[in-house]
Amino acid sequence: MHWPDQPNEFNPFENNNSNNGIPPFLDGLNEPQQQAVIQTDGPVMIIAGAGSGKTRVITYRIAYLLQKGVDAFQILALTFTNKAAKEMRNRIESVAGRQAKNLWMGTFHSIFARVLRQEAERIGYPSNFTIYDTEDSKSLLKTIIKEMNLDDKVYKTNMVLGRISMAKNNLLEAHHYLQKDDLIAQDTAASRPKFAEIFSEYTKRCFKAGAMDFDDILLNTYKLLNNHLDVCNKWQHKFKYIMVDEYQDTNHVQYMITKKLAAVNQNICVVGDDAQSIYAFRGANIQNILNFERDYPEVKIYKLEQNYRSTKNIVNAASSVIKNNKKQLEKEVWTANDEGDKIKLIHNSTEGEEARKVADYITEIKLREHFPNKAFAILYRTNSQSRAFEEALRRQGLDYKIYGGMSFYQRKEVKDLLSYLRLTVNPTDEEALKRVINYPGRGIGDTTINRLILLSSQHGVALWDIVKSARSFPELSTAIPKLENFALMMQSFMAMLESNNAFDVATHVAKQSGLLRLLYEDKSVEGVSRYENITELLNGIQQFTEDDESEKEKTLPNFLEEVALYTDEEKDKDQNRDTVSLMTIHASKGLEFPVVFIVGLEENLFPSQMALHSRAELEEERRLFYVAITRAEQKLFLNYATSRFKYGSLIPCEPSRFIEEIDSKFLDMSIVPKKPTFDEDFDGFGGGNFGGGYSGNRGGGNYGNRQGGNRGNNSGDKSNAGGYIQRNSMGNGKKPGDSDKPTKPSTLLQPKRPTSAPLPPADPNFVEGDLSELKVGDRVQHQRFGTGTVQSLEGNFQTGKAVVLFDHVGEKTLVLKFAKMRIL
DNA sequence: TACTAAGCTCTTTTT
DNA sequence: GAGCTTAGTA
Repeated sequence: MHWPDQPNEFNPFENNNSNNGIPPFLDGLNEPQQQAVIQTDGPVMIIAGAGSGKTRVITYRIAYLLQKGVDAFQILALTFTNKAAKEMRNRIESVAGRQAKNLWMGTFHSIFARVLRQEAERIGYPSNFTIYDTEDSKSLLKTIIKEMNLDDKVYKTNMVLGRISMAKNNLLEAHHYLQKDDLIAQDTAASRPKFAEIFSEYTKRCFKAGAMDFDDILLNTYKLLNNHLDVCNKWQHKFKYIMVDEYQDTNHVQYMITKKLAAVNQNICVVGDDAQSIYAFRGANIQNILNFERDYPEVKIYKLEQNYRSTKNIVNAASSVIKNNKKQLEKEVWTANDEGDKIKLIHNSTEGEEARKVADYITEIKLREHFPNKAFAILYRTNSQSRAFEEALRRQGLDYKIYGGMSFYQRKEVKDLLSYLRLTVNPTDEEALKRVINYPGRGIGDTTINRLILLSSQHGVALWDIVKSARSFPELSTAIPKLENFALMMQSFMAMLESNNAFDVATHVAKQSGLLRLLYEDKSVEGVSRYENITELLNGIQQFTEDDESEKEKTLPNFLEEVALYTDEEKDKDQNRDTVSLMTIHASKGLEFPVVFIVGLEENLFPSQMALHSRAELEEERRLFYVAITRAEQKLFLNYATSRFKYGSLIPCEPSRFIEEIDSKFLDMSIVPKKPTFDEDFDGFGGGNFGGGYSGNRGGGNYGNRQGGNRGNNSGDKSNAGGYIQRNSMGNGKKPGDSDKPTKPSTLLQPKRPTSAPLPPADPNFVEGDLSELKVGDRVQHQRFGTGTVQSLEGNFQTGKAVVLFDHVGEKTLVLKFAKMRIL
């Protein structure tokens, strides 16, 4: 048990005497690790099993290079996530000290965005180019699809963006795509013949807006290196040593970029594990790791197979799952650690019970073993699963922290201010302009905006160019003075950029745009929190401005770049809190916890329903599961609920096939399934006739669709308005082990989506009462939900909320101002 | 043009 | 549940 003590890092500079080629500071490493560290020249591939000290090896390798006298700024270390980059930087700093600051270390996106800023002009971009996040990209696509008069049911933004992304990750640009008859034919066959045109228009619009999306950062880097020999040469010589972490997760562009950069010095070291490749959905190509040998015939390969992290039981159980995958590199992960406890398998009836059970175990283990909260992690497949656990932890008084999910920078109000700032830095940024031009309201409505967009495409200039010379376009009529005012304001912001730091500009913009005042005046609960978020953003900018550590200039453009690419960067003011960690399995990569709960192990949820279509996708899910299992240092709990409540309907689930794939000798089945209890968890409202439903669906909608089956018509289906639930037999009776082929989700059996609305019908004769005197404990009647008791109140009638426990419908939070209720 | 309520759709994972 | 659209009203 290693908690909370941390392994001591050795200082390589304390003792430089080496014996038999291995410097003493590497004494703490095992032999393959040492070999991998000192083999600094030429191509190297390190196959590192889960928990085999991979980060340690990279850290020491870089420290070793520095010790040998290589300049920090000649070393390029690429990671996949910001979390990994940050972790590595910290560890290298603790070994190598201040020099580490000069390393080129970060995610592919952040490093190459930095390169592109320097070289932007070469590819026709301004150096202050904007980085579009997914939301911006989708919004732009939506606009384009609308403009082209295409059916947005056929051309779904998600699908289109996904395909564009896939194309770009494979170096297929829009103009190539337009010329590929076979691809167009394919699209036509799939009844989306206009895809290539959308792609092309999207590319043009981004370029015109001086904007790159995430994929463009990589694509443009590749184009830059490929088309400009001198530039390529410069960077090739600059980076004498290149290291790529999580190589199995690189996609084709990333592969091509690293190959290009390493072409001169050939000092490239990639570290990865095919068994942990979990990003295929975004184009990761496991072939990259499998092909490394072919690309570099003289490659030296080191295998790290000893797991230091987990117990024998955990390592072996994980291997028993992953061995079901067909495609893998030969490798035997083993550990010298103790046998350890068996993996506890816990069956629950419902989501709520599952969450409570986890919270109970945490409390119990804390008491027994004196673990802090931060020894525990709860891992799930999708972010939306966190809710039940939050609630259960809160009830037990366990402090927790959710990683991922909606980031601070994606919140509406934060994005609003950021959009002003983006527009200030890059006025051609179309998405930013559309977002802020009428917020706060300036009387520039949809009609005007549509005219602006039309004009901008007619004249082939940016939206902003039309706005700033609104006067020359009489068709803008009454909007002209409003547009001029807006343009003037923006120009005054732009004028500040030259001589002011990020914080000063941002504060000025927040005030002068009227954004701050608008939020300040909104005294509702949400309004206050929005105001606080803006203040917090400004604080963040101030911190950035005052941060002496970073070498970067404290300008607004630099701040915006950080925000665009470091979205998961924690706002670390409460870093020292002792919290239970909640996160997706993807986010947990590279972390370890003494006690891990893997929850929601239900068929169609994990493995995800969407992963069941092909063998490859199922294999990826299996790798994900493998990653999750080996996350645990000592204890592991697998949790599943076989039915979930969503919107009043009971969704029967089956335990995940992965549970079946674990060799049962590693499992502790002693925690017997409890009898189902359906009464306590119900927090939705009824409205469905649950008996009917569609059989064969097997809970196809774990994500909580309103699949209450054939619900009653809207005019008062009183018989089951309370939503009392009977177990029904929606399942198809198939057991996970029944077939060795992926069970296809039974889409064929699925009737068309019910088009029903979820709300129980409102009583047309209902008369609203005065709620100004509402107190906790009052009995109330609601026009939809029937009678209930007030559990808690916050705020006043204008701004407040009430939590009411309805007799038949369960607990609901209601905004008082809009609550159609009367006190009984 | 602005605002609200009701209705409908979507929901894997990340940069 | 959230986000978005639509319809209706001010």
